Amino acid sequence: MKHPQASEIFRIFLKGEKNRITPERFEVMDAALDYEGHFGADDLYILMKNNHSRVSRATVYKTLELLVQCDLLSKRNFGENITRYESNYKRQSHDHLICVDCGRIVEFVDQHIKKLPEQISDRLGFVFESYSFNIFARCKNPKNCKYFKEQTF
Amino acid sequence: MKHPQASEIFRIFLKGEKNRITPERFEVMDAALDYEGHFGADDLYILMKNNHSRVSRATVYKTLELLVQCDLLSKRNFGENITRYESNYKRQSHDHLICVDCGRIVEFVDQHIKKLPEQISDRLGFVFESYSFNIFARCKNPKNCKYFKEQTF
DNA sequence: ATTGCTGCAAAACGTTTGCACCTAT
DNA sequence: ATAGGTGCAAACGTTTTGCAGCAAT
Repeated sequence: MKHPQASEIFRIFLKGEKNRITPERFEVMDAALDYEGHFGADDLYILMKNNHSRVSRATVYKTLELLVQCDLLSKRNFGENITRYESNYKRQSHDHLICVDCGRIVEFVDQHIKKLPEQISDRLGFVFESYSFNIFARCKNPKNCKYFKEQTF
Repeated sequence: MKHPQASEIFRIFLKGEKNRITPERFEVMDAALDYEGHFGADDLYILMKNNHSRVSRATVYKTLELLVQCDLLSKRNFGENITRYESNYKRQSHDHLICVDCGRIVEFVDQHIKKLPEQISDRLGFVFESYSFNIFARCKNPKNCKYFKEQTF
């Protein structure tokens, strides 16, 4: 068991929802929490396959949704019609800037944004759930585009 | 020609990019600008087909991208892995709140958001291009969910 | 004459589903 | 015992592509 604390969170969530506790689900959880950066469900499936896991694609897809429900992962979409996931575990919330030239994703935290979604939801007569804020931009220094690594500021 | 001003914008864009001026492209443009609210490429294709247009699916998909490039349309993604489009023509920029219960999309304008993307891009060493800001929330009064119509505030 | 665009059908892509078997409860 | 999960392959919905013929330049 690679992530004992997260396992406990997942276990409690599963019991609460009358979902069963299976080894496959914890295998997916471990792989997802170990993944550096943002990943598609299929990326994770391929990675696990390469590591000789026998968990099926269907189980990977379904388990990732469960991990989002219990907030161990967040679900992202950077405008490419692919669902991406990212570990939430022991990380602060943040938003993303995507370079339209090279696809690099830069994570950032901005205090001004944090309160807005809740205020706006309330103003419009809604109860806030979640939000997504993505900026699309170009590197000022285009040669940075070559060294394409995720960063947080 | 239903949209003479927009046609002119599109025509100038096409010439500048060495794209050809074809009747099919203007047919797609007219249908897209007439569409109320947000639509997927296939929605527009089906609508045009029902109106006895002979424009092909491939042409609809490709032309919508051209209309985004010349800023007559915006491209949206509300987290469902479907690209949606929306007319920009004679409209002010705005963001979206999506009801997670009924799927209703509410458009809103918030002054605090407007300047942030540019400031943040600059701070991180990027040149701002575009942004997307979506709020996911639930109707406070759930019966509103039945009367499901797009609105702007 | 040349290059780019069109329609069509097929392929691609990420994701979901149906089903028979299996396993946690 | 039973409800629910699993793996597999097939189906799905959206989008892209290859290609032969056509049309704008």
